[in-house]
Amino acid sequence: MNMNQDKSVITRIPPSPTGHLHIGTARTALFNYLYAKKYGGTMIFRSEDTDLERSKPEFEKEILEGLAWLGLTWSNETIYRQSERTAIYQSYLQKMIAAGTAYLSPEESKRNPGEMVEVVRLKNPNKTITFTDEIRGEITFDTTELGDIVIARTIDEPLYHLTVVVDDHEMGVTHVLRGEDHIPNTPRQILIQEAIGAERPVYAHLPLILATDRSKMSKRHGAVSLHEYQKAGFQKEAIINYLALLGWNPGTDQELFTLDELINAFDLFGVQKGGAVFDIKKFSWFNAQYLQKLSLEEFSTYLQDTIPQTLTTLPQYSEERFKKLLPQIKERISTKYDFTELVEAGEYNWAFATPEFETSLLQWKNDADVSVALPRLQNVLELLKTADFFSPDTIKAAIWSYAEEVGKGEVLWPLRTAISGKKQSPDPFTIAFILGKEETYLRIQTACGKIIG
RNA sequence: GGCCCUAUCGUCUAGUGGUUAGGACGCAAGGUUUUCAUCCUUGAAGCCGGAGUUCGAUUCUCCGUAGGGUCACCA
Repeated sequence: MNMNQDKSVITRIPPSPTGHLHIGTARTALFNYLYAKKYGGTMIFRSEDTDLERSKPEFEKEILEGLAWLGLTWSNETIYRQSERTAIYQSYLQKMIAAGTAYLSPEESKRNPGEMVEVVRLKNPNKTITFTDEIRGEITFDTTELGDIVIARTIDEPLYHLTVVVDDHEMGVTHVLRGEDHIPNTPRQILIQEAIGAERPVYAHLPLILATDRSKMSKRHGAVSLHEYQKAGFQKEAIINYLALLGWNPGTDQELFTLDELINAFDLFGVQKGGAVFDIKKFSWFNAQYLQKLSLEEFSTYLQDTIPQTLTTLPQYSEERFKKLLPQIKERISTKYDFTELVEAGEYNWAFATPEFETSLLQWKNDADVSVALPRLQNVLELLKTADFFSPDTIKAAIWSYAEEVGKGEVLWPLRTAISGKKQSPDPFTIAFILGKEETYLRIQTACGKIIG
């Protein structure tokens, strides 16, 4: 007989392939993964597809791919499918019936009204069940009110509670970490465990991920599937980091974690009891942090499939200019969605089209009249003649001392507005660099012409 | 409604029988080479309520209250 302490940790992630990979399922998988990894164990992936009508192979594939994308799978793991294990459940059912812990009950089918079927019911011993939840402590239920629960629709159509208990037992699952919505299921499953003589695993019920109205996060609250966040441009590192901190804390002030750091820091006693509201703003902040770590090349790849037509169809659009613009975009966005929004708002039009603006925009706030901007712009033009447009800094070097002499706002404001046509934009050196010498020249000259009228 | 779970800033959270109740996101103000962004600094913002235990409760106990979960031949 194996004693408890000799067994290595086995956790499991048992999604039902009846929909997309829910963000909550992803977090449950993460916690199971972290716990198993931390204690040198394994996590089992088990597709709970006993409901043949609702289960779809596409969903199973999507869920598996999603978890793999996050890096939460073992490359050589076995994938269990409950639909392929009916013989096992059937033998347990038969043993239970023989032992009298379950019985066949002829009833009218609830699923197909009018049809008579023999459902299998658990013989409820009507007792009090107390189990220890690693996060919440002892929880007690009186199972009397449960009645003789149906554990199989027919002898070869097992139901959830039975399959879970049989599989956890057969697969040697030692730790069940799942959402707290499963707390009421636990006494039923313990009853079945006792009926088949299975050992009780360690239970830990995780706090739920809540929507802003504090109810369980679901489709009606908007995006709930991992795929949607992936599409919006959330990095897997950010997703893992944010999800880990939703309902768990390391006991330190550290907020940024890699997967390996999480494995190291994670433990059940840091897990929260109460549900945690999913805050897209903080999630976005995490994503921005990871976006900053990207190299320009990586960031370029990140944006590749997101560049809208509104940008590429602009008259001066070129990949070269877009590349130069990349650092500006990188420091401003936290998701791909932000980028699209910025572009749609015309935020970067100046880079790819001749700006249109009122002449008065060129007037610095301390100046009485726009006309004083003219000599300054002309001087800048002169200084730029010999300037090197190699980088924003080389452009800055050509103008800086003049700007300091005359007044920074007095020179830089008209320059910046002349070449951007915007009240707000990156600094003029960066803009000039992006536009290139020729275009910068053209725009300043155009601005001078505007002032002259 | 029955059963079960939970309760610190708006949100995620740290924390203790005696603390200026700490951090992060967000928000506000100021600063950082003109505006925007970034960055930095500062600020506003919290112990659900009532009893009890105690010299002293945010912390321990009980009772409320509030919120949530769950009550299938779904998982």
